[in-house]
Amino acid sequence: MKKTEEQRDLSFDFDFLNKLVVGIGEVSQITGIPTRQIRYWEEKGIVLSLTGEEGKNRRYDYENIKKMLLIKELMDEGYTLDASADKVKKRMEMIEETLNKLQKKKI
Amino acid sequence: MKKTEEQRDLSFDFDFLNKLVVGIGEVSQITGIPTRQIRYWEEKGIVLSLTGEEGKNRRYDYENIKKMLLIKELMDEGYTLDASADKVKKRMEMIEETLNKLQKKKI
DNA sequence: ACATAAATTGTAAATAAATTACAAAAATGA
DNA sequence: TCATTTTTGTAATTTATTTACAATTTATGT
Repeated sequence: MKKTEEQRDLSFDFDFLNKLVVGIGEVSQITGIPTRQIRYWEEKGIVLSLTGEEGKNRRYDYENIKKMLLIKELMDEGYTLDASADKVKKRMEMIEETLNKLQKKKI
Repeated sequence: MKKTEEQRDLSFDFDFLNKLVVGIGEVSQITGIPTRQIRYWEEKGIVLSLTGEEGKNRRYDYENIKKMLLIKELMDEGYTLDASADKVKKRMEMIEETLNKLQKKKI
């Protein structure tokens, strides 16, 4: 019985990540990237936000927050923004794959 | 080699959840609970927010967002707020335990 | 070196969202 | 019913975000 409850609680966490949305201020707090820079990355098409109408506040999902964290890591190592973005795109695909596999197995 | 990268990416997600902070508007969007109600639950001491100084915006961590989701589920089933909060407190402890075990094993 | 273009950061004015505090409404129990 | 507690509404103020334009820094070619 313990087992099934644990399973439920873990798959719940994937549901959680899927529903997750975070404002730009919190993303900045989480990642350490200034809001100005986040907007610039978005302007350049490197990250995407879920903005309803024009003028409304930006919302970022899990995938894009992860992307920013990874890009920041690479830039801290000395890569340019564009180079980092390219590298991250590839890593993201692998992570996505792994996550899907896990989600399917529900563990 | 693929294995170690997957491991890194998954442990990264635990790091992510640990760093996660979300504003009240986004929590409302994620959970479907009105902001007014979230503030009231906090006033009653059922959930906690990480607020720096007085007057600044509330921030909620992963644990408290999970708590709200669980409470809402129970209330939708007909339990009162207090009864739901009690039940959830117990379930939370188990989830926490499970999460810690997983985090330790890095899988 | 120099000029030009491109990339990045700063900031003011306007808009959106959150806070607090007080009050109104609903529920609970004697 | 009446009194008490719980829950929701909302106005005024404060905080945070958006956009747009400008300033600065960095790259590129001559």
